[in-house]
Amino acid sequence: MSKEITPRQQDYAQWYNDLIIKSGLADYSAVRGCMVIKPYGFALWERMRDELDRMFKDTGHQNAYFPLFIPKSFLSREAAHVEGFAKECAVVTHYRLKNDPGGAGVIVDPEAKLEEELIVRPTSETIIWNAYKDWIKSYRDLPLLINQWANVVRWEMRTRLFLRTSEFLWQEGHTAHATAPEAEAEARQMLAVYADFAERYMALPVVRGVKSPAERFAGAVDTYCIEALMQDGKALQAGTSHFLGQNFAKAFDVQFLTRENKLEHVWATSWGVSTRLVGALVMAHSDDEGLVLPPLLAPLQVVIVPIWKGAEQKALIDAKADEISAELKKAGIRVKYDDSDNVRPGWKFAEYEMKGVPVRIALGARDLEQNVAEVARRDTREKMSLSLDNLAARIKDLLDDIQQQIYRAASTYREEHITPADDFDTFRKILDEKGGFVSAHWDGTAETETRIKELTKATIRCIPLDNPPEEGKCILSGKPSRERVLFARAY
RNA sequence: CGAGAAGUGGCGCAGGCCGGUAGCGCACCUGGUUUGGGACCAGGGGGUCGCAGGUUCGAAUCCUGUCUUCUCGACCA
Repeated sequence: MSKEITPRQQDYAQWYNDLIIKSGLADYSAVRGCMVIKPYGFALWERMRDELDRMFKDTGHQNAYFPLFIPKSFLSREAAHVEGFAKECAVVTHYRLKNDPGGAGVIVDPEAKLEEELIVRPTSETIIWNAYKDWIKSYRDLPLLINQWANVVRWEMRTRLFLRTSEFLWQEGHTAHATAPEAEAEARQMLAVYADFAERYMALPVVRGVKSPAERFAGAVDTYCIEALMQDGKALQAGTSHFLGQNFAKAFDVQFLTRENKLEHVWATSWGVSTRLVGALVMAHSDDEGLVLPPLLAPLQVVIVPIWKGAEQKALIDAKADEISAELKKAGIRVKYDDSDNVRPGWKFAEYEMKGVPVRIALGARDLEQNVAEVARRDTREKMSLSLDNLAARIKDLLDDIQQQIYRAASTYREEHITPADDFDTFRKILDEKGGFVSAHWDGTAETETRIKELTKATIRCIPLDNPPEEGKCILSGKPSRERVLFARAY
């Protein structure tokens, strides 16, 4: 299942791009840097969204919605936050258009200039904290556990479908707590939710870790992350959860009265995952035949393809296919019977493989005679002949097995691509020739981190949470270090 | 914004040096034969060659300008 890892980055990028378009997930749009998520891609995102939303609710969160526009002044309230986001925002300066008297079509009405510009949210901390100020008065109002599903805009210079687009869909959780430990625990809990989702649903093994100061979110005290490895050996940040300390509470003056009647600033977290997860899913499992989707997230889990000659055969096959469909649906399986006659079976086989449908059932006259069906699994491309008796149960087991098999394959690949390095030459060599994570000692300074990035393009992806202490020397500076950190080239 | 490349039916491209009736593959339409791994035959429709100037009897082709897109860097979930 795993693709050769050697393709030069450029080829891999091309392969990825073609796959997204050919499989019908998304396409470029007329607006530079933005994409159109097509129905199939959106169905996949919806599957992810539904599962995540359920997990958020299971951990006590509620959904809400805040405005798309943020007054410019809000962004300047938190110093580090401005630093991090100010440069890449879309700005609304006017609120009206008019017909050009000179006949040049529609123009911006110069009369309609806004007194204060509005920023299209690149993230919602500021507008949300401005609201929280009014919502939080007492320790009884805490914790406040809110999530928002929304779109955000970041004016990226260079974009890639799903991985980095100017507009993207995501969820952002924003919580307020009475104490630092409680907020810290929330940030870690949500990281655990993300990791669980990635591994159980996406079949994507991730490293749970904390970011180095240089990679930290603008305005956070600590940024936790899950890091995944793609098949070309590059790392991808799949989700982040931030402990924000009291930074935003102070910037927006959000205080509450404690049980002891003392006024204190609240402690905050924020956490998010985006449509980038769709890109992660594609890059982690796909092969040269197309997408490979984990059954738990595949919009379509089983497709039934009839093979017939003549109307009499077709009628018999239809009847049997309907019966099987009903049985599978009853077992909670998402199934489609594709008896369209404008393309031939071979075309359908290839098409559904491209789309990553986990299981295909081919049903022909020959099969009916023997009371069997040809069942093919997408991940290994194995075909088997299964009895029509009790087929639903067999398919259910098969889907479970595929889910596990995809995870195992990705896991094996990931384990093989965490490589220790104890000197800089080896470090560089691993990055160039093998790719993946390199586990190495680092002196803890931002200067060394920057220098390594300049020399190798590799960044510190994270300091793993379960990192064992180990005395060593920094790979670049030779200064003492107490633990290894994970480096990689990243998306 | 720096460095490269490309703009020709819906999509992918050829033609360009050497100016002379705009072509190929896929897709589409019609008819027929097909259907167990991306079918075949026959017929058909569709393009002022990115835009603007220039050279010429004549420009997709040569010249000048201009616009757009893509790839690579700086930015980033």
